[in-house]
Amino acid sequence: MKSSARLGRPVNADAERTRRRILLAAMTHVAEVGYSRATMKSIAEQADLTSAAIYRYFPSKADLVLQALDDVFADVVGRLEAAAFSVEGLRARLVALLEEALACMADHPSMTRFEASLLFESTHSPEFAAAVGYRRHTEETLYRRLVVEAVDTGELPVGTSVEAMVDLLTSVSWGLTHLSVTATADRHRAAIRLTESLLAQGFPTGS
Amino acid sequence: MKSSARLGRPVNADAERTRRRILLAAMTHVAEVGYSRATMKSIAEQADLTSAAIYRYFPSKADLVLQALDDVFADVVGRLEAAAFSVEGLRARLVALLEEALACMADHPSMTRFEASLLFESTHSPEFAAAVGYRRHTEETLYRRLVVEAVDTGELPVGTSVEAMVDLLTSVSWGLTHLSVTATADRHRAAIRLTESLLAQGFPTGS
Amino acid sequence: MKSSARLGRPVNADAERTRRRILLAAMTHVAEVGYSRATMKSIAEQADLTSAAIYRYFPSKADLVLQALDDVFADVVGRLEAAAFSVEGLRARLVALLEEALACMADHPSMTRFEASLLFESTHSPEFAAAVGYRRHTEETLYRRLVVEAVDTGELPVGTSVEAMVDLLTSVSWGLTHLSVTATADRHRAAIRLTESLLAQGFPTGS
Amino acid sequence: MKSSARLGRPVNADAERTRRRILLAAMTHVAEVGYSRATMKSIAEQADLTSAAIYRYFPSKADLVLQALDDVFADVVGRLEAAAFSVEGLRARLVALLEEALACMADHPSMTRFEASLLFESTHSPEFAAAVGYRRHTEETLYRRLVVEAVDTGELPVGTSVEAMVDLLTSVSWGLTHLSVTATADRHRAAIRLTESLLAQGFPTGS
DNA sequence: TATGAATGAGCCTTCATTCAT
DNA sequence: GATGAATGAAGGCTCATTCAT
Repeated sequence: MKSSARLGRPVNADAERTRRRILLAAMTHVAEVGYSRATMKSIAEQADLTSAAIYRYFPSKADLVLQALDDVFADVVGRLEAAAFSVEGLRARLVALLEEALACMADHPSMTRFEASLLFESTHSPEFAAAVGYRRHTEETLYRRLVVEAVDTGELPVGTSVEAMVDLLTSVSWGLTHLSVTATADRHRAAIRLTESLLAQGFPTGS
Repeated sequence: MKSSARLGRPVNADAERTRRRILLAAMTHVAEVGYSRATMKSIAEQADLTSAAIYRYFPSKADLVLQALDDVFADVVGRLEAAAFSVEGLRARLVALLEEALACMADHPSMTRFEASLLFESTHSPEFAAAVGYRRHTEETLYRRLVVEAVDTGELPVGTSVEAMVDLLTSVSWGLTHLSVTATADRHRAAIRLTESLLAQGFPTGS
Repeated sequence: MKSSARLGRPVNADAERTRRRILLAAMTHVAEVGYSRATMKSIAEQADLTSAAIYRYFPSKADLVLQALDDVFADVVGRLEAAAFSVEGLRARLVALLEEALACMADHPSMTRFEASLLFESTHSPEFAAAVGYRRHTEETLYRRLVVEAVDTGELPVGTSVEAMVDLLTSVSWGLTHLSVTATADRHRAAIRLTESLLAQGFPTGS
Repeated sequence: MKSSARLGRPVNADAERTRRRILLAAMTHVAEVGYSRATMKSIAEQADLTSAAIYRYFPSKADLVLQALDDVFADVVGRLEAAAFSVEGLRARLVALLEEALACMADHPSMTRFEASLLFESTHSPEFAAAVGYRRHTEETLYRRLVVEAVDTGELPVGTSVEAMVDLLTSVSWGLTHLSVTATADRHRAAIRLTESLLAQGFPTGS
């Protein structure tokens, strides 16, 4: 009854497109107002849909948002990793990583806020703990690789506490993320550059 | 028969005690579940009261939480400032400041999470913007004083961007705060120590 | 232990004074915002008391307000009756009655609104039915006496439906009462005068 | 297969039916217990719904009730106007108007009580002032037209105070309305008839 | 596939009322 | 006689979620 043609899977490319529209809307809206204040209705409106329709694609609000996080995360972590390992030397790698983070933010403006929202929320509600735990784990893994390799190559002194170093990097990453939420893009960039130079040369001295 | 005394102790110490119990409950509960998920009912229960009773002390949820923030903040900022200026030299001051922050957290375990909750929330809802803006401003002012004095004493090179430096410190502070929320106290402490040495001596090198 | 003197009943004339203050406050406040919107707290404040104190004098909000109504009513109905019977002839009596009503309003500005509030409320809630029923009954009795006497003296045709005539007078009274609530005092006065002339001479004609 | 039709009937007659059911329930319930005592829950139950469902149709309790008033009012004022101008002569018109009012009440039994509730409430709460003000204005406009025309045709003496006359009619209308709320339908009818004759021939005399 | 209608749970807030002091 | 503290019962409103169409 349908016109012939359409070889392969004519599967609803439409459906997939809608799915992504919802995902994007969720990300944007949560980034704007935070998870708790975000409503399915608003997300749906931003995706040109009814809230009921969303349930065709995602079983619940939490799930929708979690999948959005996964999507974003998969994209970002890949880029960060690639950037970090495109150069040699711990400091250079950290700088590259930070620069790439900056680039990511430019590409998806609401991404950082969105991530921050969810990670923050995860502290409070168990439903997010798992997914966010994984995300954190992945990020830490990346840092760990950097640190371990640096110890191996002698760039960091033997006996360095990998654990603590990873936490430091995580902390720095978080601090900058938060800054991106509260400060202008310019100030954020400036702070990143300063962090880079701090990592590269230590705290500046006047003498 | 009444001599002139009467100064000092407020008439009704009970009311004040209840007020503080509510404030504490609010802080604890918001720290646990975040502002949006926190309910007056839970706060009241944690303070051994009915939710209606809270309204004898605070006109609204937002107000209650804001006053809790003010209380905590007044306490903390004073301690941080005192600690920072109890020693000389930018690096030493930063170290002292971080150590005192650690001590504060030990004193009020849920404080950090609570503050983080509100500061985060303030990004999304205007009701908190003012109060949190003031808080941020005060923190930045403290950092600015440290930086400016360091430039004056020649500890930091002339031409240092005060703005960027303040942002860096804010960012570091935030990163560590967040870490305290997600990591164990021990790891948090270790990361702080590492940050201190990073500030003091720059990134470690193996050579 | 108390200073001697105070012969007779030193009984709390104070108490009675407080009671009346509360009654007055209730009347005023209910007149302003209506029964449902009136709160014990506001009434108490207007009487320079705590809401809890009111319960020493009145067992409940409904009771308080009802007693206030009784007070007002006893005063007013006496005056109206006296005024009506101070002259002869139905029309003259009605005129006198309306004029006295006008005088009452001048004396207790919020009285009319208060009465209207309660009478209105009585339509909706059974707790007031009894008291208001009594009030209506008394008013109707007054009208009935006027009408019956007028029939007796031949001023009204034999066969006049007393019932209907009483209802008419009640209706006129109500209409004017309501007008006093919605219009200015001047317009109210003008409408009363017109009603008086309508009763006295019938509807005006141009020919 | 679809011909050009499609004009007329709205797409979803169900929704409109529900809307009207809610409106009717609101009118009935408010008429019964007054605006303040009326609850969304009771209205919903009377309309076979959950209270939450009402909010799909009306944004708030005040709005719901106001729309109900508008509906009723639009219907009634049209009928009264048509009735009044279907005959000639002021007295005849007033009689026709009152008769039509009687008919309206028969059609919508709770209408009068409902209107009275709201008009009364409007005295105390500003939210209704606008809508009720408009209603009052419309009613007065109708009366004014009657009076002015009567002056023009010489039916009322030149120099008649239109303002006062309008107030008188408003007052009469209100008195009768209130009577309809407190008395039986029969007594109400009788009082109306008496009012009509009062207007037509002046107060009865025995001589 | 998407919608409109409806629900139920829950939240913040208000208020008459009680009671120990 | 009066207060301050506390309560319990509601009430208006929101929102994630379901379901028939």
